[in-house]
Amino acid sequence: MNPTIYDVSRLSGVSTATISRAFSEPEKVREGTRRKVYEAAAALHYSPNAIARAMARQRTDKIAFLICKKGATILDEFYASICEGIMRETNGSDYLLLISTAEDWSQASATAQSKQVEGVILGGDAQAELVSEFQSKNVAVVLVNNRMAGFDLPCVVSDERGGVRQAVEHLMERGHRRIGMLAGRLAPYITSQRYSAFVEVMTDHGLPVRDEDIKMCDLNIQDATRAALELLDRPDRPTALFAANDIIAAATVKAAARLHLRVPEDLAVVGYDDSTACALTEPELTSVHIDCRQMGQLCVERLRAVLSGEENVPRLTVVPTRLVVRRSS
Amino acid sequence: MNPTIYDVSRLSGVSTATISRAFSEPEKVREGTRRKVYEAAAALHYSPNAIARAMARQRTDKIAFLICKKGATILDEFYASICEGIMRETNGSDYLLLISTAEDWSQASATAQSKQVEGVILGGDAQAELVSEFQSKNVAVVLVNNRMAGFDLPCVVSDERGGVRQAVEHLMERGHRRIGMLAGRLAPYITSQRYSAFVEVMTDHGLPVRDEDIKMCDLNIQDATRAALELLDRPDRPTALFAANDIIAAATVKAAARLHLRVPEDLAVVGYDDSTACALTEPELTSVHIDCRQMGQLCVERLRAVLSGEENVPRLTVVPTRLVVRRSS
DNA sequence: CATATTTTTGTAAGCGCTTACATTAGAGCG
DNA sequence: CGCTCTAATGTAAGCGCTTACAAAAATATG
Repeated sequence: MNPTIYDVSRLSGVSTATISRAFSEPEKVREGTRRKVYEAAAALHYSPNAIARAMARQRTDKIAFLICKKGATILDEFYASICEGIMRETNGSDYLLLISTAEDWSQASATAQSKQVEGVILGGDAQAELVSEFQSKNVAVVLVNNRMAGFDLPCVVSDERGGVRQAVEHLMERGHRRIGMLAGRLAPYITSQRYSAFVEVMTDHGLPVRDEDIKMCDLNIQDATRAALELLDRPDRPTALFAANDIIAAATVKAAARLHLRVPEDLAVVGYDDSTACALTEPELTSVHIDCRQMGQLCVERLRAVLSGEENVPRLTVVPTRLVVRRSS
Repeated sequence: MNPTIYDVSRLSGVSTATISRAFSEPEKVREGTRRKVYEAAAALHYSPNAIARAMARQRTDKIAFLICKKGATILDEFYASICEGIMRETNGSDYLLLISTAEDWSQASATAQSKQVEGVILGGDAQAELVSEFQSKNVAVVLVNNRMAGFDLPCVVSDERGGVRQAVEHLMERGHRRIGMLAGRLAPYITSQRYSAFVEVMTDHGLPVRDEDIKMCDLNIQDATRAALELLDRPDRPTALFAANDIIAAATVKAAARLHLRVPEDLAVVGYDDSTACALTEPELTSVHIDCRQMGQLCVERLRAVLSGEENVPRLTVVPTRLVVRRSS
C-alpha cells in the first residue's frame, strides 16, 4: 500500500491539512513546517494520490485530444505532430492527457463523458453537434485547424492562405507563369482554404487560372497519380504544379517520372505540409512547413486559459508557415 | 452539478448499494429492480463518476503506453500503428489510456507514478532500470517489440526472423544470388535481429555474405542514401538489396535513380515495415508487413490478463509478418 | 505588557462511490 | 403453514484527499 497523507502526518507531527497545503499551496505554510513535511514525505516516498485529490477538489484535470476523422488518424503525420506538441506541453503539467480518435460524435461524446474530461482539443472534422454537446456538458473546447461558425471558442489554425501564397509566389519567382494545382478532396476545411487561396494568389498576380490546369483528387497516392498523369500528359501542360499536400506532390513526381519529364527542369513541383514524404522522393520536395508542434502547444495554452476561467482568451490564433525550398522547384 | 448515485437512489427508491451493483454487477440485482434503476438513471442522465469509483475501488484503471526513445516518437509510423492498435482495444473498455513519450527512464517513471498508472506497455528501448522500477512499485509491465533478459514479463514482438526470411527468399526466388543488405544502426533490438536473420537465411541457402555487399547506416534518408551510393557505385555490385527498413529502401531507390540503374531490372529492392513510404517511391517498394495494430491489441490483452491476476499469461507472443510484393522486386 | 490583528495550523465534514456485513424477502420443502 | 436456506437489498464505514471554519500562534499596535 502506498503511504497516505496520514502516514506523513504521523511521522512529521503536522496535521493533514497543513500537509495538503504544503503540496498544493506551499506559500501558505511556514518555512520550517514545510521542511518537516517534505522530509517526512521523502522518507516515506509519499506523493499525493491524484485520484483522491481529484475527488476532493471536484476536478479531474483531465483533458483530451480528440481526432474526429474516419480511418487512419494518429497515423496521419499532421495529427501526430500536433499530438506531439500537445504531449510536450502537457507532460510536465498536472493535466492528464487522453488521446482518442472517434468516427462519430456520439462516440466521442460518450468517451469524454465516461472518462470525466474537463476540456477537449478537437482536431479533424468535428461537427457542430459535438461541440454543442460538449458545451452543454460544460466541457471546454478548443478547435485545432478548423473553425466553426456560430460558436464562440478558441481556434488554433495554421496560416493556410499565407502558406499557399509562399508556395505559389515562390514558383512565380522561379519564372513560372503557367501554374496548375492538384487539389484534394475530402478534407473540407483545409482543401477549400488551399484551393481558394491558390486562386486568389494567381489572380493577385494577374495570372489566369485555367480549368484544365486544375484537378481534384482523393488524398491517396493512387488517385493523385492518376490525376497527375491526366494533368501532365498533354503538350500544353503547365510548367509548375502546386500540390495540396505532400502525398499529392509525391504522386506528381512519380507521374512526371513515368512521362519522362525532368523535375524541376520540365516541371516544378511544390507540396504542402513538409512531411517526411518530402525527403523520400527524387528529387526532394519543396514544401510548406506547418509548425504543428507549436499549434499543439498553443491549443493546450488556450484550453488551460479557458479552464482556469480567464477572460478574453484569444478566439483565433494563426500560426505562420514557412516555405522549405528543396530540389523539386 | 452532475447527478450522483444518491439522486438516482431518491428517484428510484432503491438503495445506493443496489444501484452501484446494477452498474457494476448487473446479474446480482433482480430484473425489476434493475429496470427501475436504469430508468431513473436515464431520466437524470446519470453515469457513474469514474473518479469516485476509482477512489472506492482502490484501482485507477489507468494504463499507459510509454515510448522510450529520443526524438520523434509518436511520429514514427511504427509506434503510431501500435498505438492505434492499443487505442482500438482500449477505447470501449474501462481502461483509461495515457500515452507518453519519455527520453529517460526517470522521467517515465515519474510520469507513471504521479498519474497513478497501474500498468504500462513499454515500447522502444526501455532500459532494465525502468522495468525494475515499475516492478518494485507494483506496476504491471508488458514489452512491445523488445525483449529483456532476466525479467519475467510478457513480450509482444513481430516475427523479425521470419519476416527477413520472407524478404530474402523472395529475392532468391526471383533468381537473385548476389544479395546485399543495408542494415540500420541505432535501434539495437530490431537492427541486430534483422541483420543476423539475414546472415542466417543466406547461409541456409548456401549463398555467401560478402563484406562489401553489406553496409551499415543511420536510420535517416541522408545517411542511407550515402551508404546506398557507396554500395551500388561499383561494377561488382549485388543484383538485389534487402534494406532494414522502408526509409533505407527508399534511399536505395533514390541512389539507384542517381546511378541510372533501373529498378527492378538492374537492382531489386525489398524494404521492411510496409510503411506509407512504400507507395511514394517509383517504383513502389516490396516490403515486409508488420501487423502493428494486432501487436497493440495483444499488448492490451496481455496487460489486462496480468492486471486481473491471471496465471500463465503467455510470456512471448510472436506476431507473424507478411511479404507485400510490389514493383521494386 | 495587554490587546488587536494577521498568519499559521488544526479539526472535521465532505467528495461519490464500493463493499463487508446485516437484514429482509422469496423459494423450497415436509 | 412454519421452517430453513438462498438470493436480493439495505446500512454504513471507508477510500485519501481538500477546505471551510475554528483555534492557536506570531506579530503589530497603543
